[in-house]
Amino acid sequence: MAAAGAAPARTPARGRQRASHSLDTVLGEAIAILDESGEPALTFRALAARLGGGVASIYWYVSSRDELLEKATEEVMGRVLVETEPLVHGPDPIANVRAIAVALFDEFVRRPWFGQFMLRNSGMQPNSMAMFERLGQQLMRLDLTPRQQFHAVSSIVSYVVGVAADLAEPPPKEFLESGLTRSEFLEVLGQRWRELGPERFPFAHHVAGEMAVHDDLDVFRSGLDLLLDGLRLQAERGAGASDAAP
Amino acid sequence: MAAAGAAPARTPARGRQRASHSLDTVLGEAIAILDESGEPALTFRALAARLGGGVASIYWYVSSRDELLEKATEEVMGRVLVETEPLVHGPDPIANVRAIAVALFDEFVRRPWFGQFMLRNSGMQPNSMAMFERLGQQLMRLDLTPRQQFHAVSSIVSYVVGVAADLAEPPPKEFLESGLTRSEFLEVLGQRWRELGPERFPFAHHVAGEMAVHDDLDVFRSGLDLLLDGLRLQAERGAGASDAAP
DNA sequence: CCATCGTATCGAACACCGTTCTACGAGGGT
DNA sequence: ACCCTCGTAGAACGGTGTTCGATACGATGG
Repeated sequence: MAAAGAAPARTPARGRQRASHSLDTVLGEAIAILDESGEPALTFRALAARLGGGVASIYWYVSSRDELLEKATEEVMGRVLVETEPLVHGPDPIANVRAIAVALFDEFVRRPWFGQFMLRNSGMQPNSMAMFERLGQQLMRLDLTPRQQFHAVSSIVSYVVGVAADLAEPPPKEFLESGLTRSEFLEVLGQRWRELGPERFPFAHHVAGEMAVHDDLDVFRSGLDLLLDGLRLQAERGAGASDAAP
Repeated sequence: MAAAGAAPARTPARGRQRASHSLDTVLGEAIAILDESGEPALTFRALAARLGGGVASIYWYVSSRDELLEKATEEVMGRVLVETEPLVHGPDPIANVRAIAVALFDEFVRRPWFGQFMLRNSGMQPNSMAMFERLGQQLMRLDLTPRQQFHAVSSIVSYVVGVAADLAEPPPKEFLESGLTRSEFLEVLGQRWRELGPERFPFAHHVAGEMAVHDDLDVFRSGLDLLLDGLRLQAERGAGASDAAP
């Protein structure tokens, strides 16, 4: 997928001809629109205009908008798989999982639509499956039951995709209208939390400063580490220990 | 919110009159549609038909579809807050967090649209804020820095909402068309994983059986426990320990 | 009892979306 | 030269959220 053959792209220059596409150009332009303007901007009409053709032509390559997004995510996930391949060879499997998860998250941050759609997907396309497999292979090296491994991989993937999808949401319009920078706006929000008062909102009051200066990537990594610390603990206890709460 | 005053509901019976609404009835019927038929089914036309009135009337109470969903989620979150209030008084703060998270997740399972929209939200409505506060107050009882507390609550919320949003997606149409029961379909999927072969897909092969019999609630709880185990570990190390990776 | 005025309801229209139908060009094989 | 398949494309359909202007209701004040 990520390494497909070259495509004819466009008709050469021979007089006035009709537009000529290929699955690769369609996917490429679709991804370009998604990257530039986000998921809602990917309409068949916008894509057709970009391809210099008619709307209905797209349906020759793709049978619905969902399938278009599906193929686009598969394509991107394929690239991530290639990029993260070197990360599986470290000695500590949990460190490897961490590295892969962070890399995946990075891509989600770079392409918000990607994380958004991974969530919508049942996640059973080949490349998503391969990512699941890759994480799972690391966990196979730990002393865990199959059930524990299955649960752990599922949880990690859910966490990564969940946080990414959360971050993918467009910022509140109050921010867009304010014209403030990100950190200025966070400072305003922090101040608002501080003013909530320590009686009824002791926690918000207490962490207002953290809220005001927080970095999304730090928050993500910190939660991921909690998850992986718990996992390490579970592995140290060994596969015999109970999987359920007391 | 959750306990608002009674509404006039509908005009009595005096001849042929025009419909009469109120914010409460609008929200109530909207939630009813969402519960019965899911988020895409909530259209202004469907809602208007249900209210026995015209489409444009709804705009008197709500200025957009997003605001309608926002108010609906606030309403439901208000109810969850009331229901989970008793859970904050246990001796172990982490156990309390667990109980609250599970209750919240239950509501997300009961109302898929609720989790879906919580994700879309910046989560800064009063009742969402109150839920954040409630979880945070528990964590304030642990020996953690404000930053660790802030990160932990954010991660837990992200995890809960993320898994819920994942589960909220409609099942693949292959399942709907198959006419199989859930467990029968899972068995088919498990078999498919098993057949992937242990050479190229050792992990999928290895956990195929777990996949075939897994329960979504178990998977959720198991990941939540990993997260909370990591958190407990962090608290035991004390607030002095480093928050970042070495 | 009537005129007034703000509140609330509603029908019709607009712009846009995904999708489908149908017709029509271009190129290669025979 | 023909045909036949592969792609392209215009126009339309049914649906959506949203807006506009007209209109009715119900309380208020004379």
